[in-house]
Amino acid sequence: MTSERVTMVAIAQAAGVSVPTVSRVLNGRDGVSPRTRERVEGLLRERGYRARHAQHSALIDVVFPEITCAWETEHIRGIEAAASAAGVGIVVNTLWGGGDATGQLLRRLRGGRTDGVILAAQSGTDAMRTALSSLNVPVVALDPASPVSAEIPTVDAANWAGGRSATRHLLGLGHRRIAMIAGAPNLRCSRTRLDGYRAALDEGGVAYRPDLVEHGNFDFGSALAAGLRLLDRADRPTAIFASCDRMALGVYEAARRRRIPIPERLSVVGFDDLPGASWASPPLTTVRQPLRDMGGYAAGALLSLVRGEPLTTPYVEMTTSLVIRESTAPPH
Amino acid sequence: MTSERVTMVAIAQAAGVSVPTVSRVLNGRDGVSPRTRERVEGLLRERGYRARHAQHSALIDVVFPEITCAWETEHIRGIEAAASAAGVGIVVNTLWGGGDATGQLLRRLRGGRTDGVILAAQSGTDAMRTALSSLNVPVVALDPASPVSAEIPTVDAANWAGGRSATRHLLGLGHRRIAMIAGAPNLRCSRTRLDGYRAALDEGGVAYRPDLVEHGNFDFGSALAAGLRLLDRADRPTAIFASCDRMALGVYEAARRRRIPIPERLSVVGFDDLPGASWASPPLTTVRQPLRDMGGYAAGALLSLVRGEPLTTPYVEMTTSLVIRESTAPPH
DNA sequence: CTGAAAGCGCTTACAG
DNA sequence: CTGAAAGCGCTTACAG
Repeated sequence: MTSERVTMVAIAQAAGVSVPTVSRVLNGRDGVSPRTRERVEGLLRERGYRARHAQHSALIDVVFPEITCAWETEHIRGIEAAASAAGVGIVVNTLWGGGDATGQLLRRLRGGRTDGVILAAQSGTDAMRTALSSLNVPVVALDPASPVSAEIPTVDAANWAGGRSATRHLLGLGHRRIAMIAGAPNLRCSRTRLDGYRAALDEGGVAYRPDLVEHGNFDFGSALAAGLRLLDRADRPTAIFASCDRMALGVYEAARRRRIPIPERLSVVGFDDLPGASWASPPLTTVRQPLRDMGGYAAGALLSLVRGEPLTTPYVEMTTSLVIRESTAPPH
Repeated sequence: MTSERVTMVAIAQAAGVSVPTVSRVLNGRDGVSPRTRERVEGLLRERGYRARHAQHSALIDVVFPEITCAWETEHIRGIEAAASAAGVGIVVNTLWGGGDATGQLLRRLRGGRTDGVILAAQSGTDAMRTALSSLNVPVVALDPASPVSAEIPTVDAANWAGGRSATRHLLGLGHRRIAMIAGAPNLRCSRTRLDGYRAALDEGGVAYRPDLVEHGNFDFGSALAAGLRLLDRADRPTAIFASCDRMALGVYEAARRRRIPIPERLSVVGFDDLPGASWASPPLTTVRQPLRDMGGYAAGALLSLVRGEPLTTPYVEMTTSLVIRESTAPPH
């Protein structure tokens, strides 16, 4: 490793050809005889040639606040598939990981090493967003925590419709005392799902009762605590709609602790349809967000922005759908 | 977007300075007056300057066969944290995603756009591995499916010890009819965990019974089926050790279907300690693999290889540890 | 703190 | 199919 960097001239000399010929081989252009090409390729390998300058990166950056569960994973899968099909790689960044992710990303952008950025969840700090816009870098927001400036194309899920369909399903089964464990109230998706729940209740002629609404943090522990509070009430709800699958699992555990069988004595509905939803016992009825498709769509939109194509739809809301499994049943 | 690429000369002209000055600003070097720096930075932003050549990539590639569950996610988190702390970004690749990931990766490597590669799980096809070695690219294997050539530094988990400690735990609780649902037999980790199970049985003076060993695919469905077969036996086991957490959840579902309560009538132990293990009902007793640390270690090793430092330990096995939760109890 | 000059690694016409 | 030459975008001494 103390050796000098291998350059094209070194390869050319060793192969007894000119530098342009080596360049042609490297870039897979024709106009090189098979024999020459082979010899040069051999040398390239042997000496471990690595280009000094990258010319066009064919890379996009994805930034998450942090990676906590399958939610991010599903997005990554969708983005990776779409990007990879287009021949571009993805760089994944985490804002709260300790390193100076923002600085690195900006440096990469400045250095022309990446072509665009997908900002997932609440991931764009204001500082970062202004930096991005001043750099003229194509940006797409994926499932933003709060409304994003109109200039940034946004991909979202139909949260309102999802919250409504979950609640309608429970209503249709005959439930009347339906509790909800909502997500953090500062996130847009939490509020929207809660609105969907209220709308369904209204339509069903069931009065909205604020005391049946708990707030969690989209995590297991907060939902376990909220579930316990709900199940310990005298007028215990017969169904609980949790604002994400992980919180639904918290409700499962609360029910197990209170020896309340699901779905016989308690119906539970989640939101997301992460892979774990179907691995729960009983398999979880939940509102499916097409996370992977959302990621794929965001990547596609970003890539066309990178190509300089005008964006037709600046805001896309992708359909959610109820997946009925075994955690819901008519009230006992 | 039809505009010409913005070059440094354009910026220099607009700012009324020389090209070297712009270069200094771009690279954050000193020897530029604050006023000049500011003016140049403003222009850089305004015109959306993006470098034509990247010089040093500060990027590493991680390749997985595919991304299926939290297993990959945990590795990614560990790798991302370590890489990010060192100021380098990570590119995540998926081999079975449809796109030509191998080709892209190789192109990126050739183009000098990435500095090294982490091959996770069974992800290195032979073709890829030879290509990598002929390119002289630093490579580290993470949790390889099969023994890797001695030249590639490898990070692994103590699978044997893990399988043994899971089984010893059950033995210690008084179980004698302990079944195992092993992973796919062609994977090294599957065989090693099974060996650990056998070793513990031997030490405990309990005869190994091949009929109590089922083989799954590390997925939910195969474990559900295997669990059902096991639970439908006349001499039903009192405990089942599943070779990964996802398969343990399959056993949970099998037990639910047969109305066998966990842990009262059946103890279950998993392997991995993915986040979902503690979100199961009851929370799952499992063998913890330090997935994140393994990823971090692999990234660190790769980075020092990239720096040209000699590698001290070519093979590292990281400790596994039993995490006792609520899915295990003495047999009834 | 700044720029003219030389240089680097590579690519692009062009000529043969 | 190949190379001499010009050129590109950038960086690196060096001089002031």
